[in-house]
Amino acid sequence: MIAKFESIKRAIREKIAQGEWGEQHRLPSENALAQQYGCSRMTARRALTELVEQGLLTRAQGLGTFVAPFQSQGSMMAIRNIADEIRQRGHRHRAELLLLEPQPAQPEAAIALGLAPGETLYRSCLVHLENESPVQLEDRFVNPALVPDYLAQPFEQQTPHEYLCQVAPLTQAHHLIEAVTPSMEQCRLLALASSEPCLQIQRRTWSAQGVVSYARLLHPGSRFRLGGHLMVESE
Amino acid sequence: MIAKFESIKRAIREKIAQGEWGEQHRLPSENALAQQYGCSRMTARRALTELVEQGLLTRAQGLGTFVAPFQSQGSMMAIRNIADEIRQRGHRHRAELLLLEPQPAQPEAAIALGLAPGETLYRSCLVHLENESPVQLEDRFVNPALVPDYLAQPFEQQTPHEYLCQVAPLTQAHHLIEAVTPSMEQCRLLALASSEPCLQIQRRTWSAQGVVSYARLLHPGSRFRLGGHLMVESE
DNA sequence: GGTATATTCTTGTATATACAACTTGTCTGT
DNA sequence: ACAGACAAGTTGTATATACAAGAATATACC
Repeated sequence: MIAKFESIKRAIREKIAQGEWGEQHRLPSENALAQQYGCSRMTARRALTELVEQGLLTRAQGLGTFVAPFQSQGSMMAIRNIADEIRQRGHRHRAELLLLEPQPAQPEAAIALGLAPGETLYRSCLVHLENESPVQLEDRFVNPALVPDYLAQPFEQQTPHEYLCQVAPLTQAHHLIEAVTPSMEQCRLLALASSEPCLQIQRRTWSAQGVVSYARLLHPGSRFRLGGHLMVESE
Repeated sequence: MIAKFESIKRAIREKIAQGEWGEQHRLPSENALAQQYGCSRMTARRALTELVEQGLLTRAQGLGTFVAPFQSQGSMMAIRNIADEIRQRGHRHRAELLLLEPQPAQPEAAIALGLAPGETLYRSCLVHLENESPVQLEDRFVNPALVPDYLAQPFEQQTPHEYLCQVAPLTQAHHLIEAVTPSMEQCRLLALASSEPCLQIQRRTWSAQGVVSYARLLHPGSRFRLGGHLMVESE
C-alpha cells in the first residue's frame, strides 16, 4: 500500500515533468489540493512540504506555493559523460564491459534504488580507458522497471550514461564523494601498481518516474581530478 | 517568537553536543518527549523528523529513534562554513591555529592568486576539530591587497572563511577535488594512524575585485563525505 | 486622490485523536 | 522444548480543528 501523500507528490511531479505546470507556476492552495485529492489539508501539506525540501517547489506565507526555477540551486557541476570528457581532451576513449546481468538487490543498492532487498535489478560493470589507460571503474545498478531493455545494450559502443539519458531523461542527481582505498580487485582492474587512494563518486540519478540508477565511479587519485565552479548565492 | 518545535530541536541537539546522548543512543519515544516538553506528540514528532532529515538522528518503525553515527557529510552545493556545518550537526567545533604569517608566494599559490612568484601573500594553517576529532586541515593563501588585515584576526574564534566572507563578499568559487595520500606531517596533524586516503578540496574564491584566497582543505577519507544534489540543466 | 482600515486568502504552527505497521517480549497450549 | 498467539510499545499515516502570521485586495474615510 502506497501512502497517500506519496501519490500526491507523484501527481505533482508528473504535472511539472509534463510541463503542465511550468517554472514559477502557482499551485492550487493547500485546501484546494486537499479537496482535489480527497484528503485533509495536512496530508496535502505534507506532500508539498517534502517537495519543497527536495527543491522542486518554493512557498511563501500569504502568497502560495510555486514551481521552483529549475536552476534554483545555482548550477554546480554538470553531470558529465566520461566518454565526452575524454574525447574533449583529444584522447581516445574505450570501454571494456566486465559484467552485465540481472542480480538480486543487495541491501545498499536496494536502498539506493528504492527497491526491496532481493528484488531483481540490472547491474553493469565497465572500465573506461583513456588512451588505453584505465581512468574509471563504473559499477552501476539500474532500476529494471524504468529501463527494461538495459541488458540488451552494446555498452562498449555507447556508455550506460549515454543510453540512460536517452531512455530516461535525467531530472535530478545526488552525489556522494569520498576518498577510499581500493580493493585488490579494483587495483587490478584499474591497473594500479600499489594501492594508491581513489576518488569514489556515488551517483544516484532520477528521472520523472523515480530513481533510475545508482552508480559507483572509482577513479585513481593520480589520474583524476574533479573540477567545477560554484556561484555563491546570497551568503 | 520562536516556534516550539525549533526549541525542541535545539534541546535535542544540545544533548547530543554535550555528549549526554552518544552515538546510537536511543531517544525517548515521541510520546515521552511530548510529555517532557509539554507539547503534543505531533510537535515532538516534527522536531525529530527534521533532525532525521538533517542526518542527526535515525529512526526505525517499531524500534525507536536513535542518535545517528557521526559521519561528516558536507554539502557540495553551497559554500559552507565548516564551523556552522559542525554545529548544525549538534557537535562542538574548535579550531587550532598552526600558522599565520606573511610569506613569499610559491609558484602554485602565486598562480592561484594571480600574483607574481615571490610577491608577499598571507598564509594561514588551521586544523578544525569536530568533538575534538580532526576533520579538516586548512591551508590557506590570501591576497593581501584585498584583505590587508588578515594577519590580525583571531582565527581560533572566527574561521578564516567567516572573516573573508565579511570583508570580501564571495561572488564565485572554483573547486578541484581529488583523492591524495597525506604526507607524514599531515597524518600527524589529522591524527591519522596509518596513511589512509584523504579527500583534498582546492578552492579558489573570488570577490568583485579579484581572487581573494586559495585554500587546500584536506579531509580524512574515513571521516568525511561530500554530498549534494545537482539539478541537471539542459537535458 | 490618497490613506487607513478591514477583509480574505494564503501558508505556518499546534493540538487531539485514531488507526496502521512493525518489533520485541511474554505467555500459552501442545 | 517449541511454535504460535497475543500484548505492549514504537514509529508511520491520516484526519479534523483552531489560531497565528503574512500578503494582497477591497472598502471606507478624509
